[in-house]
Amino acid sequence: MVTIKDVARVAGVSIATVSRVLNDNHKVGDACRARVKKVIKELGYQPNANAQALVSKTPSNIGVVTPKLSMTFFGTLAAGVEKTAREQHYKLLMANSLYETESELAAIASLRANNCHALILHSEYSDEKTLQKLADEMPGLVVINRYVPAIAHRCVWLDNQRGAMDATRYLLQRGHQKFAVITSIYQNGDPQVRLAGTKAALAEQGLQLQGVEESTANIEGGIQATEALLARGVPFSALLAYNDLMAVGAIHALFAAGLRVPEDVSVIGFDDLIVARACRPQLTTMHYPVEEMAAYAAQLAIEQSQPNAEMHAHRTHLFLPQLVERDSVADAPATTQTDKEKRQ
Amino acid sequence: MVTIKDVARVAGVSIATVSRVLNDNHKVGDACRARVKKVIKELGYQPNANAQALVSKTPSNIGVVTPKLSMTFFGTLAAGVEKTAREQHYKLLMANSLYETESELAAIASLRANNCHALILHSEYSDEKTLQKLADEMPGLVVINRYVPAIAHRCVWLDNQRGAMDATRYLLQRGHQKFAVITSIYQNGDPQVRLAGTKAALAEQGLQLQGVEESTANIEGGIQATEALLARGVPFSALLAYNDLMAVGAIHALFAAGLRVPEDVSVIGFDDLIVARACRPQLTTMHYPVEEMAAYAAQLAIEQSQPNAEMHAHRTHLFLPQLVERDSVADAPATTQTDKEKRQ
DNA sequence: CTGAAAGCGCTAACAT
DNA sequence: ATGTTAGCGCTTTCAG
Repeated sequence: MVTIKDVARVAGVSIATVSRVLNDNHKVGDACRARVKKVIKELGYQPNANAQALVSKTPSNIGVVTPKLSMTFFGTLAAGVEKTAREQHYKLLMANSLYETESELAAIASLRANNCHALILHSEYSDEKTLQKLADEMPGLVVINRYVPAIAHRCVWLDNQRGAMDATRYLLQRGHQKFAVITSIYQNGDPQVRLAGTKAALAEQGLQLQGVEESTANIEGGIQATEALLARGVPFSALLAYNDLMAVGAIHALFAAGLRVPEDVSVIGFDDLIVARACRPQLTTMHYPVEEMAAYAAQLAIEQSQPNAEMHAHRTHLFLPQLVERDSVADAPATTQTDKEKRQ
Repeated sequence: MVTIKDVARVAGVSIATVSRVLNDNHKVGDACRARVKKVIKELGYQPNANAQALVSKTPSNIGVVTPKLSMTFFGTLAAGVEKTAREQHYKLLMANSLYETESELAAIASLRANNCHALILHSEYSDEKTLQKLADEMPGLVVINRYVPAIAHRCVWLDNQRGAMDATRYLLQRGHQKFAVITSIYQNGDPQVRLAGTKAALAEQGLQLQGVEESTANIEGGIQATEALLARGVPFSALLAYNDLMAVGAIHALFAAGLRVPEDVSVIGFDDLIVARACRPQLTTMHYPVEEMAAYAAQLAIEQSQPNAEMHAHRTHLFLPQLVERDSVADAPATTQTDKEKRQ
């Protein structure tokens, strides 16, 4: 390994000078600087980041802790953080938490030990108290995709309630009257909020949900939940899914049952992952700007991790989902009731 | 920040003793160890990884460089590396190369400076010479998803030729005679190899491809390429796509043109990403064991990065894709020709 | 403008 | 079994 000493020796200067051309960039003679730069290049010298971090106390590492990197949503989240990391010349460290509080904490500890003063955390299961404690210890911690009131100014999150309301209102506008929801079996956090949003939007029109089914938040879960809805004979022309994966499952189940999407039932998703464009019909869904949010969160984390960072305790960072119209929603079909009325 | 000195002071021992209980775990008295551990816990002491890495020269960092983390394939790749990183108590550093040779190199340099002696690289555009040079400098570098003969023992790759042949033979077995291919416009690396595999399998039966269209390797590209095939009037009952994304696009385009999948044309993909299960019909495809391969590559990189690592220059690391039968392939429909023959 | 020297937090001989 | 000490590679005063 070629060190600063080697460069200094070859260039015939002291290590301090080398260090100066590496950093300061002023207070070094031109001739000297040129020579040093040349040697650096010749030797292929790379400053040792550990040594730098050790002494200069201002390490430029940013960490991400997400449940599972192989899921598109989290990969995209990581990509967003990576974007600002690259722009700011930060190094990106990663760890999966595997959906467990314990490994989540372990991952955070590990990243902290590695000088990640800035850290983006996607936590689903740690309780608010733990999070708050963590945040107190670590000014550069920001929580993404979750709102924790006690540390509101360090939360970058999405207005799920609003998103669900928008989706529901859109369906309402298209003439739908009979709604069903398939949601995550894990009813805390956004599944709950989204469900509430749908109910609220329905209530505005004096309507109620015809049925709700819970299952795992993936394609299989979407299939199961939809089959359950059908088996129970719940009448619905509009189906709101907790996320795109479940929506895709719903479409599969619906077609399997001889129902057409969107002619017989309209389906709407949430997230706008690639699967939304893969299924047929392509899914109308609420776009979740994850990558953008993650990039923003990284920015915030970096700022907050600076020793002189300002505290804006009185504000939070809320993003809005947006409807993406594709092909899984149509106007409500004439309902059974309407048919009867017509016949009369 | 609480350092080893603080712990030593509070525990009333020397820093060496603290260091010992942290590492060795032998040659420390029980009472003493217990006390130190207690203090460590009380103070919430975390060893500074930079200082450790600086002195002990055996840093446990592993890096990943991929083009774009937000794509499922790369996210899954990263997840595989993360898995062995976690098992081996390595830290995972990441960088996107954004499909550019320059930023790819920059990313690698950055990770190296950060003590990543083990490094997994997914490189599509860097030439073999560059890669070889890099590999020479860095024993812990392993290339994934690409075969570079000069550094064969550091390549973890997939038998794309075989995969394409298997897919083609499967279609042949199902009675198909007229084949078309949609592939990536970027014809080097696996697209080329897969195309060659298909041609080879066809040649075994004295058959030839009816047509090939190139486009971008995503859903839109799949649509475009398929439309082009249709527009040119290429006759085919079996369509092989470079990857799942293109296959999904093909399915969309086919249905849009009034053709049914798999009744009128069978479609087969490659990769087995989540989109394969999202589309309707679900895609029959060649499973690419990325996560497994990435975990293996990480293992290999760690081994090779050890100073005393054995060199197995005479061997490489080849994985096999496997056919996953779902619903996008059916037996060949009676061909026009057969119809005529029947009529005669 | 440049060099000497003091650490950053930790590990690993070398002492005791 | 435990303490002392010399660095790891680098940045940063402090002198000159």
